[in-house]
Amino acid sequence: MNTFTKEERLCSKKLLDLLFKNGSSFLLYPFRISYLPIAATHQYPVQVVINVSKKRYKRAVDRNLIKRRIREAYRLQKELQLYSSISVSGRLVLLSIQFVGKQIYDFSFFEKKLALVMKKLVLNISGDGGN
RNA sequence: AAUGCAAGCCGUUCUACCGCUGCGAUUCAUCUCGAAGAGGAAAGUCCGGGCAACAUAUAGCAUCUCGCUUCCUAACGGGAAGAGGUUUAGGAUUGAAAGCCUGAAUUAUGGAAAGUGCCACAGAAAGCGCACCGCCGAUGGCCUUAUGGCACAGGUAAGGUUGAAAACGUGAGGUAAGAGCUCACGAGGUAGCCGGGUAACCGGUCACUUUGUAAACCCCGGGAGUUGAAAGAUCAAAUAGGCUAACGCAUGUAGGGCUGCUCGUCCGAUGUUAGUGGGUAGAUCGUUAGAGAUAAAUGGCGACAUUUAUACUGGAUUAAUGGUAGAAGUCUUGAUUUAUUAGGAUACAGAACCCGGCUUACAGGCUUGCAUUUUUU
RNA sequence: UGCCCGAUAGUAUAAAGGUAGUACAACGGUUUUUGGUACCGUUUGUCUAGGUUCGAAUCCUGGUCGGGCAA
Repeated sequence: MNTFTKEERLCSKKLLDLLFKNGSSFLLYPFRISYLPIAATHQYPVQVVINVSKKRYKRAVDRNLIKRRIREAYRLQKELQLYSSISVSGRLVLLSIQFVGKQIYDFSFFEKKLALVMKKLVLNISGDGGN
């Protein structure tokens, strides 16, 4: 149900290069989203990578905290907001969530913002598919 | 009892729901179940070691680094116990100081008597005394009958000014005036001898001697081969190309080498099939049971060592160890019914091959020692 | 993760261990009807904490911040 296993994460170096080279992106504060639909069959419709800059947050504790909160928010919402809408067989969406905020927010803020992100993402991808 | 300083130790707990990581059980597989999952600094990367690959004359030079002694340690630039220096408090002594005795803090502390350099400004002078003021002018010179005069040659570091530092200090003798020039007492330094100590060093004696600076170059002694798990080992898809064999093409073709040219001779592409080595993506190992931890006994002033007993899965790799809600604990502020209530705070910080140190950060609490203040006996 | 450099006024950059300069900027004044130009003057600094030294921007040690290299 609300799982978050290794298969749902984006680990391959080649796919990451592809994503950041060719993917389209938009900014929705406090996140910067990059995504790229590719033709591949996979267990899940989306593979995601969560990213917090080391430049902005020097201490590892802060980075871990932000990453954990984003991951938890993503885990709880993805099934309803994302998977049901964009699941097409033979397509895999690569997704990168970069945190660009200035301060460390609490969990409820992340939850709200990530819901907005997902709505917009679904809109963008389905629009591309229509064209 | 309070406050401050130093050292050492600890550094939140429980419940519910939803997850993550590897492990075990079950299963064809999923599901499910079980138990486990971040520190004293995991940090900085400042030292040392293990481990691995490469290199090599197990060398020398260069470069870097360490530097009182003895010990501990796998090793160290770490630690323990001492020695000396510096600063400081008290005590006794004295006309006063220095030195003496006791305590505390601190200390990167080999060599300045191997050589080179440096010491701004000030000052006469900053090191084989180039004499500014001052003192003398015995000796030599000039004047004079002579006493004496001149201050010319020269002698002189006792006194003055400067400075962070001024030629070892005080007293006496000595002298023209002076001078460790000589003597007495005292302060260092170097070498020898005697005694104590494992040693650094301390005490005594005798001879010679007296500026500082080596976190200036340097000299002396010790140490360092280079690179780091992105080291390294194993397995290995697709694609491209390498090699081998067979077939095919071919009168051994196209083309090329030998030659000035021809003949001659040598090599020989392009296709198909099979095999084969290297090797990329990726995967596995390296990778967590150890110079280990806890407890007791013994040895040692101590760091530490030895023996015995006990228990022992954190292991990720775009990187797990969490999220939400509730309750408790601790500290603190305000209110009052003095034990309730309302609010606030709950640190520093996140393993990335592994160990031993060092350094830095840290809410709050505990223990020990020292200092100060107040109260009581 | 491992390794290597650097830090000087607001900015750029000098300074053999001996008074921290120079240029631009800022501020005040003079000149001008006003502004600019020109001239004169002033302010502002050695990243931080210790040590060595008579004396430290410089030498040594710890920390902070910034930058670079290894895929």
